[in-house]
Amino acid sequence: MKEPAARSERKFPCEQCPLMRRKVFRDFNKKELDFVSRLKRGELSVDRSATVLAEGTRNPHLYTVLMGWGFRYKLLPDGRRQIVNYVMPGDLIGLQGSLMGEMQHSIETLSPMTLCVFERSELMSLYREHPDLAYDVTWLASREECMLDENLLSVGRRTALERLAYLIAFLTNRASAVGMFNGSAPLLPLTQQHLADTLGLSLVHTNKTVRKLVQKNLIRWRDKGCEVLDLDQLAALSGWDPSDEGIRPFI
Amino acid sequence: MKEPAARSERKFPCEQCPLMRRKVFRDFNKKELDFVSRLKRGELSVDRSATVLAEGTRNPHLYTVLMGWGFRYKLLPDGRRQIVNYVMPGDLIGLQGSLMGEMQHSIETLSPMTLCVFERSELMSLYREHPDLAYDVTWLASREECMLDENLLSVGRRTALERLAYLIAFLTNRASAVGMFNGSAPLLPLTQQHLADTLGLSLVHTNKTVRKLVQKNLIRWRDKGCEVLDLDQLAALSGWDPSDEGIRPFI
DNA sequence: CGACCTGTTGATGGGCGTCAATTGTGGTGG
DNA sequence: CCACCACAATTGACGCCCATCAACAGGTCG
Repeated sequence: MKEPAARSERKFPCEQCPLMRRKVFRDFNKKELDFVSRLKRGELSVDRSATVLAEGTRNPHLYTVLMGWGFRYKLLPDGRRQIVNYVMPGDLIGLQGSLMGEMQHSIETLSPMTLCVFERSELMSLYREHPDLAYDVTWLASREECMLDENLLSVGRRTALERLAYLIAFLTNRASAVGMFNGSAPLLPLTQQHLADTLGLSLVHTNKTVRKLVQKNLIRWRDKGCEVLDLDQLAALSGWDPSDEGIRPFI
Repeated sequence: MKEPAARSERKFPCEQCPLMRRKVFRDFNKKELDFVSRLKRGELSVDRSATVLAEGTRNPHLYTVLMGWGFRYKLLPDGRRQIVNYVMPGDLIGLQGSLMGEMQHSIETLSPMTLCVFERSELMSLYREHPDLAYDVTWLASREECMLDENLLSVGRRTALERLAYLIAFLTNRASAVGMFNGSAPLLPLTQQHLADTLGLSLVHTNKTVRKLVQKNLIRWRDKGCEVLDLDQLAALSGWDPSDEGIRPFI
């Protein structure tokens, strides 16, 4: 695990926030934009395989992901790992730690990532001065809860093949909603170990399940990643309806 | 599934809210109390085994549980059920539906339950007029997320015996924090089918795992319920640290 | 070049699912 | 009052899904 390497220059002033160019994200009005801009402390750029937040620590910051992939996980005392969700551009991370003290999970990157940094202590002023934005923060927390429900349903009640199909469909759906492929073929930057730790399966069995989806021509396995060939059939195979969420907020 | 039977009389004006008597919940000041009191639409009393909220529906209300047990679950198209969490006094339910439209899960009671009813449409005025309370709503959502992370870790990475031990310890811990046993022996009002659907196991295997905990003298199985004999050993067996949460908000 | 990571495949065994039958209990209607 | 049924718990038999162990191939990097 590499240390996050912070850089101080601000490549993305809020007025040119890369997220604002995406249609999925709602617009800010001038006043909100000014406020958020003042809230912003800086940017953080980290490498691939870096730990952004660590379980058991206290971090004075909140982040919004601007670019890159990552995942959120927990460990058992003996080292068994469970990935609970993935993070992508527009996701707010570190909120749990801000509200409840110590972090209860860790976050690691799957690609280089840049994040927008906010001061944890300023969160209350956001609630005081911008109820609309506060509402949005709650909305984001609620959406995360919704995804966790889905993942739990999957791990608890789907077969290995269904689980894998669901996971790939879920990630592809989320990622393309925020324009991570824009046009090119969907490619998820994961190892099979990541899949295994998300699905609650062993690495070996995950591999054998991956092979089955490859043989069905639903995916192709590339250098360190999974190329998605048929999103609809993956969703159908898992019995999942990828309901489109429409416009959504971000901070 | 029985229909919820609504009653209109208000047995618990906010000033005498049964939750306020509990030490775990924080105090309101007068202004907040007045505001919440105006927000309150009434009370809902439902029987055991009633469906309070149903997946796929839209409900104009938000609820805070005042008394009773329940659980939150999702279904696969073919009927497989996954219980994602349990609800107890002080829990805010229906928030997801309020923020995101349709309910993505259902809630059913395990005992008679009384709930405090709020109008969904008033939520925004709470955010505008009482930032502190808005912050608390987010806090509650965040806590739910934290519990889901734990449950996902459990289902994904623990063995059947560890999973069951964790679940029982987790529920006992939560329930005694809100004073559901006050003094008497901890008794969880669940069937083994509920356990199975929470743990991601079959009913038969759940039964055999329950027997193992009974033989270890950690629990005793009663008429439709599980009596907890040794909470500490259950937690230790599952490798879980039941960190005490301290004072917490409610609405 | 050797160490390491990632993917792959085969062999073996155990944990857990499925099927099936039995018991006990409470509720319901004849 | 009792036959009947539904539900919850329990237990045994059987087999499959998936974990574990092991070995190997290819690629990357120091």
